[in-house]
Amino acid sequence: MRLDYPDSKERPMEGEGGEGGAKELVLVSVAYDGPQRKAVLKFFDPSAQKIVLVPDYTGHEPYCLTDLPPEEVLKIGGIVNHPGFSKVETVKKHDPLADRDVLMTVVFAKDPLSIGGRPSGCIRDLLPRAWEANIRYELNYIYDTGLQPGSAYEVGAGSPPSRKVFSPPAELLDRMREKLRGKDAEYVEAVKSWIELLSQPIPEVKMAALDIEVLSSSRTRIPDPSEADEAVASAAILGTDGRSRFLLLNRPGMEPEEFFVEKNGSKIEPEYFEDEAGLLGAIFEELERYPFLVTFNGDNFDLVYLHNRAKRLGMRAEETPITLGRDYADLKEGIHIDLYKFLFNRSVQIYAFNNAYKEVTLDAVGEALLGLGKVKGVKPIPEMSYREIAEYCLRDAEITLGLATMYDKLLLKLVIMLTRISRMPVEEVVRHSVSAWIRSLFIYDHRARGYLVPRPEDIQSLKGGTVTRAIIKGKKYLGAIVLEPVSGVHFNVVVMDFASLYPSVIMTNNLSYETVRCPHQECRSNRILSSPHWVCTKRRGITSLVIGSLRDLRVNLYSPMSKNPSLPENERKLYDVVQRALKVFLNASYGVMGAEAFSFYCPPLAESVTMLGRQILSDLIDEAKRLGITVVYGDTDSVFLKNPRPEKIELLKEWAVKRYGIDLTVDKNYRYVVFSQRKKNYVGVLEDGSADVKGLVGKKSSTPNFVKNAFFDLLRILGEVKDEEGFERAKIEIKDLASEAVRKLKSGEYKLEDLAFNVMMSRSTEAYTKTTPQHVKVAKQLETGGAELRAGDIISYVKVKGKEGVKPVQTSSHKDIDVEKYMDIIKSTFGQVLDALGIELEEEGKAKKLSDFM
DNA sequence: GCGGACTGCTTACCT
DNA sequence: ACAGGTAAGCAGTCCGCG
Repeated sequence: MRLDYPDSKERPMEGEGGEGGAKELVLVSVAYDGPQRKAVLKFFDPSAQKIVLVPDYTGHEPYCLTDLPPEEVLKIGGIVNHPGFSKVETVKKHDPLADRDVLMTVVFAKDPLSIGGRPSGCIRDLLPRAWEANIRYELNYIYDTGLQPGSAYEVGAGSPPSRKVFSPPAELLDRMREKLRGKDAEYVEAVKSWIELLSQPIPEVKMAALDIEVLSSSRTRIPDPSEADEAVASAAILGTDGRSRFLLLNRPGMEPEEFFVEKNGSKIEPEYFEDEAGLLGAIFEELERYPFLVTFNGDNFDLVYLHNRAKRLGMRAEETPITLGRDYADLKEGIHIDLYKFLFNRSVQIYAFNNAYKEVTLDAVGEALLGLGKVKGVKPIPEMSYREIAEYCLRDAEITLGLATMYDKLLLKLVIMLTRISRMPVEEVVRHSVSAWIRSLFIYDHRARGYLVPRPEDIQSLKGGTVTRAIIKGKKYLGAIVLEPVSGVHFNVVVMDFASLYPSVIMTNNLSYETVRCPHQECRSNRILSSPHWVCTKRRGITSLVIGSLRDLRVNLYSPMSKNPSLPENERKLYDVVQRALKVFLNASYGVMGAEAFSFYCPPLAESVTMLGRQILSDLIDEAKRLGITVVYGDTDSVFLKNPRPEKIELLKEWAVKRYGIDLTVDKNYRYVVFSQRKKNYVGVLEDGSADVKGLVGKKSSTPNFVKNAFFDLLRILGEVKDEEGFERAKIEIKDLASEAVRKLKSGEYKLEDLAFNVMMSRSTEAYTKTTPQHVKVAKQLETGGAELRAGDIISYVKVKGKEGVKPVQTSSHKDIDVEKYMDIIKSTFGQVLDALGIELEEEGKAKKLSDFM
């Protein structure tokens, strides 16, 4: 559906026309309509479960800025004669780097590609200096119009969309009112508008999951979607509305079978198509029923294949509902979410899903998050019966739909929340990672204040480099402090940590690219600790303000509210999604400042953050010692306190707020902690007997399963220990555990898969030029055998006797196994815990070599 | 020709 | 295309060794 409005000049005032069916819709995206040369707003209509397209009604044009006066711009022949050139205007902006107002020239164009994006002859390349010329047009449009993606709008036939203003729940406002007392007006306004935006309800969304199969004879090779030279065999489309379809190509020489597969709450029967064009047409028609479509790798496979296959069969591009980008595929009307891209995103993986999955394949993610993997042990599609294809294809769609709907549609809600915070369209959020989200949020804020967005090269040349030296070779500056742990067993250990230390440091020290080493002479004496860097005393830093308000919202509002038992469950769940989304931004906010690719990259800022972090942690340690508390370990923002008196903990909390204005909280209470001499390695047993394991080889994903299982048994034994005496019993049990593992190893009782190391190959085999690690050696063996391997694949191999030393698990047998090597693994894995417990495995004289146990 | 000391590469982890 | 710090194992190199 498409709604058109009269041009901006004659458009009715808000609230005037528009009666006669104004509806409450949610803005989900902004796209660019090439032929119309216009931005198009994509709204979602929850009551009709449809996408409504609204072309631009403001007359907005693409542009970039330059410091050349208009008359000078008009002297550049390449620009005035450029077919896409429109006009020039002047605009006043505030230059944050120089802290002064500047007059800029706006160069308008008829289409975004004329500004930039073509290989040559773009307006931005013809100007000696251009600003804001590398921002995608759709985003520019959002920033200039102040649209809020993810928000509700009143959309009617007569008047342009107007944002619906919500009143947030009273508890939220009450809670924040206290926290905001004494803050400046600018800050209060910022926080209030965030609450208004983030607390809006999320509409119910109808979605479909799509998976297709292709008649490709190779089991190891994925068909090339840009060629699309083999027929589409089937498509499974499962909807959240319970509608389920399985569409199948009937091939010559194969009789249609009658059967059904139970999935998605119904018995799904195959629908046979005699010709492939008919099949594709039916798939497209089905997709158009849904406002949202989820796929797993649809950006690079399913949708691209369907689109190109349709073209190959004689359909025109306009006849498919799909438009292709360079490495993505959009739906013309609906919203496509490629779960592979989103789940591959490191921030999503770590902070939103707590590292629950390691490998991003449909099988691995499905197993990890849903307990449902792909159908195993399959033949190539052409050799399968129709029923087998159905089982296989429908399972993939089932997993995809499951991922999109699990935990009460957490994934989609998270996408919408990230959309709201980043100010990006839903599709852009899914395709980009956290640095693009933060960039978008920052640029939105610059536009709203009339700030010129600085050029990255200007930030760098003005702010210069770093003054500290990193410990790790090749890094740019010094990072955090990690204390040497006091090895041994410590009972009653309290772990305290600072709430969001780095974002808090950024907030409380007014750190921002324009305030660190600001241009004012009089600020130069305001040094950051004993460094040569200084920070501005005259202006509020823009990133400090943005990150600070997000931090306050998470720490003071959404985290506590998500755990508030007096609230209804659905409200708590919404707040939990908000606090997770905020966490993603906060956790990356410091890191991006030190990332060269980030548009606001500022090394002195990143360095100042860790510098202040180090100072704060070492002051905390000093203060704890002054209070007579023994600190047994600490890392970056945490301290492990041995048996502290409760009143001392309170004193530390008070100290942190008074001295640094940063909240220090109790994170964990361990019944006991076991430290070896290694940093970032320990086992902590909580009051309930469950164990936290950090860093140890026994929990690494690459460690063979038989070692991991034995290690978990070890942890279970440790969990039983209540006091010092308990350890004596535990030590004996652990020794027995180790000898039993060795016995089973020697007698060949472990399955080969349990002996396998599982190591991720982070690039393709030929990209390893300096050394050939063991997993790459194995990968090359597999490739010789015909396998196609890609970066990101997990290689499973066993250690064998002989020159090569390693072999793929699939082609090995027990007699090849190098038992001695595996003994070493057991020894070192257990050794990490045992040496801290005073069980010496290799002490001379006492003759307690591990082999002596067996 | 081989082994030990060393450095560098690679992966997986912690905050 | 968020950061730096740490552990572990192996690959590769150098050097001594009559």
